[in-house]
Amino acid sequence: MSTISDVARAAGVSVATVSRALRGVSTVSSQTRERVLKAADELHYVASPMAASLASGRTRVIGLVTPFLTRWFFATAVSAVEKALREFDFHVLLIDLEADSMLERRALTNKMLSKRVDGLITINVPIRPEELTLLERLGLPVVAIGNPVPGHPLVHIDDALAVRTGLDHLVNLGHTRIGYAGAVPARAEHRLVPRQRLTGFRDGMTEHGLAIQESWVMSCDWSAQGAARRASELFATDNVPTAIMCGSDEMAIGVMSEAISAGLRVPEDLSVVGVDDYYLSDVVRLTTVRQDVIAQGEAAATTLLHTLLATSTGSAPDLPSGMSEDQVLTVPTTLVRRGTASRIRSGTGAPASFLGSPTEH
Amino acid sequence: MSTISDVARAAGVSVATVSRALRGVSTVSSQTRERVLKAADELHYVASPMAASLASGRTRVIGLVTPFLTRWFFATAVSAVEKALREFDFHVLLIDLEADSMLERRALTNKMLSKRVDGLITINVPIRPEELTLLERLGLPVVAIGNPVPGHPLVHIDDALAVRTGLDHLVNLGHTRIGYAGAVPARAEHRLVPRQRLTGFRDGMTEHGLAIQESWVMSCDWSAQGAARRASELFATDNVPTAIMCGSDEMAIGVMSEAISAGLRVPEDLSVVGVDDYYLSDVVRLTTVRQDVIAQGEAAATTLLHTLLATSTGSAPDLPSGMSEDQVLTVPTTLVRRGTASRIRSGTGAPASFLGSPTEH
DNA sequence: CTGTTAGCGCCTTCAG
DNA sequence: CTGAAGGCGCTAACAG
Repeated sequence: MSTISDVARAAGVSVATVSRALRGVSTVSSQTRERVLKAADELHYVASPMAASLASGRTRVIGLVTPFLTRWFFATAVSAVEKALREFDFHVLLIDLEADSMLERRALTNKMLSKRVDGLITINVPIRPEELTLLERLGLPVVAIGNPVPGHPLVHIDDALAVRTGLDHLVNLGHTRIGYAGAVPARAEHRLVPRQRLTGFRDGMTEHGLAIQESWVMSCDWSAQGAARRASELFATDNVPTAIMCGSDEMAIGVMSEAISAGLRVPEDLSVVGVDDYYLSDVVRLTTVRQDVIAQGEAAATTLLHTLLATSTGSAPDLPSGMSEDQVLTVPTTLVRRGTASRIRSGTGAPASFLGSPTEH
Repeated sequence: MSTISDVARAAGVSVATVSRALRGVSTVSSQTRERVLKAADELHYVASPMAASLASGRTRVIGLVTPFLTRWFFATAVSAVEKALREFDFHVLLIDLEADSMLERRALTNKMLSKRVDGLITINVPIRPEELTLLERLGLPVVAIGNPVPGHPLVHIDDALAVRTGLDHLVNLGHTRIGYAGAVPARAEHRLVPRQRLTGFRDGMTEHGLAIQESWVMSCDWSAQGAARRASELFATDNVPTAIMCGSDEMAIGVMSEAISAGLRVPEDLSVVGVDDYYLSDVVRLTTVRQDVIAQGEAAATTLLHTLLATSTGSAPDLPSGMSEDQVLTVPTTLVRRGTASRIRSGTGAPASFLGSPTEH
């Protein structure tokens, strides 16, 4: 492990010059820079991030806070953030809150943040009051994805609109008996995303002049398994909707599975629409309202880097286009029509299918 | 941000004593320890990891190398490793190689490892010769999951056996016309897992005295989409197997989807078995050979911590039970019967279903 | 059991 | 444009 003074000696300059040359700051004559670069390369020299942090007071590490890592949305967002940060030589410290169900999770602590990260990105985590106090005391820049963190920039989609878009599609197709999967237990209502998506459904139904059957509004833990369980109960009754709008694609897949098990054909007997464009949704031909998770991760990273690097010399990225004065960026969503929603009509000869017909009618 | 000397002053002791008390090393009288702890607490003191690293030469950071983060297997493994390391106050530095297809990926570089991590865990990454040289020069302890890294401990499953287990099940059910999804293009054959799973299929078929139809051995990129595409081509021919063994559950889901689209009933017309026990597999009632990804992640973390902490005073974890002298731990796999495989028989009145019947026959 | 004293490797003034 | 020197906050001998 060579150190900066090894390089200085090899290049015949001082350590200060090596430091400057390698970081490209201040002015260094191009000849000496060349010599330094060459020496560093030959010695396989890499500056110690720890020593650099200690001396500079900046760690170039961002804490990435997520309730789970194993679900598609979160893994995709983490991946996008990590990639965006890397381009600016920042690194990710994973902070997995290990939410089980939607209620329990570990808390953010002083110990995991203090002197460790320059900033924080949260992915759909409802921050608790005491955690907010902590962030304030630490003076950490924070950017939230999805669930907002009061007083900090937010990157999200319009969740109510997303569901509304899917619902409108079903209504246009002629459906009036429409259910919803994705309400949450009352105790989980601090989670904004499920709540807003449900709001989109309720408001939309009302505006379309359609009655909401409360027995068709299924609440669960937002997993495919949970939705499947509730759908299974619904299909066992003699009062079944002709369409189900789902708060997420994973839940939609759970609903479809149980529909088929119950002998219903999708989409002939039951139309299903989700939200997300989950990575298996095209394979199962699920009609959905797409959200761009990667764009959200990148925007959050860029926003944070912008504030972090604003004071420093040189290249701070611009704020992502669309980030408003009030610190909110709403990424658009779009309807993606595949096979699982269709116009209501009487029996056809089409084979029952989990997937829905390849094209919609 | 209080420092160690703030605490020392507040507690009326030296910084060395604070350091000792807080780390629980050496001997400190319980009364002074109490005073130190109290002072530290009141000052919200947390030791700077950077300063500690610089002084001790250890970072307590493990590089976690993965080809993707967005796929279930990898996200699950990362999560398990992170959790296991955290218990010993170690942290994860994410190194996402961003493999696209199975061929291209970023390389491991000196810069991302040097002076930054105490060790490395790789998740299914075939290491290149020059990378191996780098690891050697750095003297980094490495533990591999899945795809081995020559000369380092390995935690994996018996991939050939896993497929063999699924295949045996199909054969027991009476199938003889069996296809396979999950071969890979020749250029991707440095990936050991796909290769060994295919080997399990070929050897198993041979030992059962069954003929392998090469047109039924489908190679793809190991995604659900890729498998779906190949299956779709197969189902368009007039020579279709009665069962398809799949190298992964995600591929199995792709295969099932296309089967249904092609008008085949699962499992009545086509039995499907996968490997993994993917998190949606129970929802779609996929019969599969389960592997315990979390156990593998934990075992890899424990193995690495064991060697890392072996010299230091105090609590190094034991090697995971089953880790052999030759540094290989093979985690067992088990058949999980759900609905998508069934005994061959002539037409029943059962409804066509993506999911397969709830119970097998 | 506790205090003193060197660094760890780098960044950052401040001079020149 | 370059060099010298003082920390950054902590750990790790070494004394006592």
